[in-house]
Amino acid sequence: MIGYAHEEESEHQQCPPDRVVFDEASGQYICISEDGTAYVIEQVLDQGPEWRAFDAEERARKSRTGGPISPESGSAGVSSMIDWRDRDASGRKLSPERRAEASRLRRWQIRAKVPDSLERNLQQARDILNVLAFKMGLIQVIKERALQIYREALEKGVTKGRAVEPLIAAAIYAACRIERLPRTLDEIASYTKASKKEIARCYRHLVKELKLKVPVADPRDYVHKIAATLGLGGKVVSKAIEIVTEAKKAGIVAGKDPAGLAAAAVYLAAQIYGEERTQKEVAAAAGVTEVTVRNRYKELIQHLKIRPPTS
DNA sequence: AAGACGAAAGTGGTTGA
DNA sequence: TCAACAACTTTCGTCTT
Repeated sequence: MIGYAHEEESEHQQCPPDRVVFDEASGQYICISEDGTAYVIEQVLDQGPEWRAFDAEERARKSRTGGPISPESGSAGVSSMIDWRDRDASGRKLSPERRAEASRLRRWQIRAKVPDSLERNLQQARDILNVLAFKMGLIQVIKERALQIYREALEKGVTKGRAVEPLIAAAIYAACRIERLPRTLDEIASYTKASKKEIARCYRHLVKELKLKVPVADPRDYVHKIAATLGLGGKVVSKAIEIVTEAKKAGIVAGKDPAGLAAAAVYLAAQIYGEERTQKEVAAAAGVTEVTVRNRYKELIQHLKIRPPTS
């Protein structure tokens, strides 16, 4: 788990400004350190609608005294150098504050020119990945996989013309699937500004272009997660997995939402062991509706001849 | 009162001409 | 590109505990 920094002053010192990211959804300024660890350095309490303008993109634009940085715009969109003289446009001498800012901007400008566009894109992607991973509580393996996927995509030019955030979200989704850690698209989308549709498009694109071998989602992977969020024990889990396996043999799985089937299996297994949960609870844990749980449940007891104790 | 059930209409994505 | 289609969701009324 990642700690919250309370000594904002010292934390600000340790965190170079170009490693600070504003996360609009949570209203937090997050510092990403070299090793990818994220710290919340400031919580913006009052998030009025006016904060919309203060998203990461806007910040980046303002910070760099240039146009927005796009992968296509060869040289970072810095169109004018900052004058070395400490005077403003009308020739007046600048206040100390303004002078400090000007020199800061000069420094950034020099720094921004050094890495090539690929590296810069990758760095931006890393930032977004770190923020998302931080919010979602992703483990290191997933982060590495996702970044690996993204880097490959970037190097093969597959990312051309697509926004970084949905691509990263898609890479995370793919990484989760590959590592068999169940995360629905909906879930990932809820952490980003990108729509589910957009992420799905990017995901399909990535899989196709990079020829990623993504295993078919297995309902059994979802069982653990659902059971865990409902606080159900190992007995229920293994029973649910047994049920899912049976369902596969019976051939009632094809084309169905694996999360829905897993939910129904957990629901049934919990009933069998007298640790009953409502359909509503199970459905929420699985990210499907009660109706789907009901339908799968009905199919299960119909085809598998497993019955809950009618008590 | 809360949960379970099921019907009916709506939604977004896939498929095949 | 469009229409048909399957799976899932939303909504809502009814039954059960």
